[in-house]
Amino acid sequence: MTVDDAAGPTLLPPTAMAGRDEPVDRILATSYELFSSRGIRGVGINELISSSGVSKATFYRHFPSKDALVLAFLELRDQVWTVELIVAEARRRGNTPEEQLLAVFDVFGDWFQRDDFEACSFINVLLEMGPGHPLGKASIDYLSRIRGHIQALAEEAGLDRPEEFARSWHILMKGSIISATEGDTLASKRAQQMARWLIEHHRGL
Amino acid sequence: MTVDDAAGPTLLPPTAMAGRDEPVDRILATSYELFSSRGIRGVGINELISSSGVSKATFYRHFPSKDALVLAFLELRDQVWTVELIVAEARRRGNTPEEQLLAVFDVFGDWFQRDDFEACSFINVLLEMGPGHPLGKASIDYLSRIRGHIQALAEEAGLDRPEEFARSWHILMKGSIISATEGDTLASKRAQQMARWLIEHHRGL
DNA sequence: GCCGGGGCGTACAGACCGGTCTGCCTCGGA
DNA sequence: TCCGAGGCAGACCGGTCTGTACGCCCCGGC
Repeated sequence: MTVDDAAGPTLLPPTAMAGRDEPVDRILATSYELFSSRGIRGVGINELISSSGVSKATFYRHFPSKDALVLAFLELRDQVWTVELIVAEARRRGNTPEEQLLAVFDVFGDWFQRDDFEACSFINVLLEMGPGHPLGKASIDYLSRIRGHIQALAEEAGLDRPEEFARSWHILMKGSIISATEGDTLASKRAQQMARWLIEHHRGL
Repeated sequence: MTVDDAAGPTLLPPTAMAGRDEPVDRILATSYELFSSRGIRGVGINELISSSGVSKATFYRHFPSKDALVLAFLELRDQVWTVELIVAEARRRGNTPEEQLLAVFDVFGDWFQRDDFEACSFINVLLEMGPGHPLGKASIDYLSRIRGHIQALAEEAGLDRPEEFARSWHILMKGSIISATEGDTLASKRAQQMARWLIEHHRGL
């Protein structure tokens, strides 16, 4: 612990830790970049520390193992991607809760077309490590947090059975992400259309 | 080449090559089992050859590299899983093309509950290697074959815009597989309900 | 002025990776 | 009877992996 506390843990997004240059911040920023685009097993510790300009001893002073860093990365990804890039942006774009729900797929549409589109790290890690591995279980937990955001919006919209709604909605989100990875950049539009039907069938009628 | 030709390549499913005991068959059967459940990078050549009771020299006489074996595995997976386990079984269960389409998710429901449920190898390999890697590109190709089966059923059912229909349908398939990997064994039911709505909107009306 | 924590660089250990190569054995056809 | 193709076993190669250890240096507090 040095100067930086009194504000809790330091899991700030890469853009937001511009002013900071502590080793732990460089490690986290680099892990976000490398793990997001190339997966866990695709990035070794040696490349990670050399990319972040940190010695190996320093790395292992802050993180007891690579898996511990991956856990921190997943937490960071939840903040940067799930919360800020997707949920907050969707809430910004829509005026009503229903519009905000549908705006998720507009955000997806923009995201799919970015050249640094790297799919969903939680799905990647889950499939890479398997649901039995601690990192897979952690990924499942973060995926359920995404469902929690959807469920909250469904409740604000007054939809029926919001938990079931969120599970179905999440199927559309994950399926469209895989399709986008295959190259179908219009997958967001297809998913959005099915999402509209899902909303209709969860309105009180 | 020995006794076994005059019937083309030997990519038979594990169950169907009961009588055969050639090294290449043992290699393929073992690779199917190990790659399906633990991914590509999770299985090394040494384990693979010792599990199939084959020497390393023999392995490399039949396959020039590990990637070549993975390509053969994907082809085998297409036969065993896509064609026989999913498409043929769905066609068996339904009487009309529409019923056969919806039966896909009944088959999924049974498959999700198996204790050896191992998700979709094509999605796994695609996310593990990335869409730019040769194995990722091959996986994309096999995924498009799955869409081809769906599109054929849609055409038999006389649905509108069968190619777009198949793309939307495939989103539901892939999304439900990921959800099942997270532990939601009812994902097939949720996807099936959305699939019903999709059919309704692709009928001539 | 000095002392120590934390940073850096790097060498190293031990395991495993894909892939090559050599030797031995067996079996089937001429 | 002999010969060679093909299978088995395993040593070995260079490289990469995670994780440990050691030495040097800088900078800040006393």
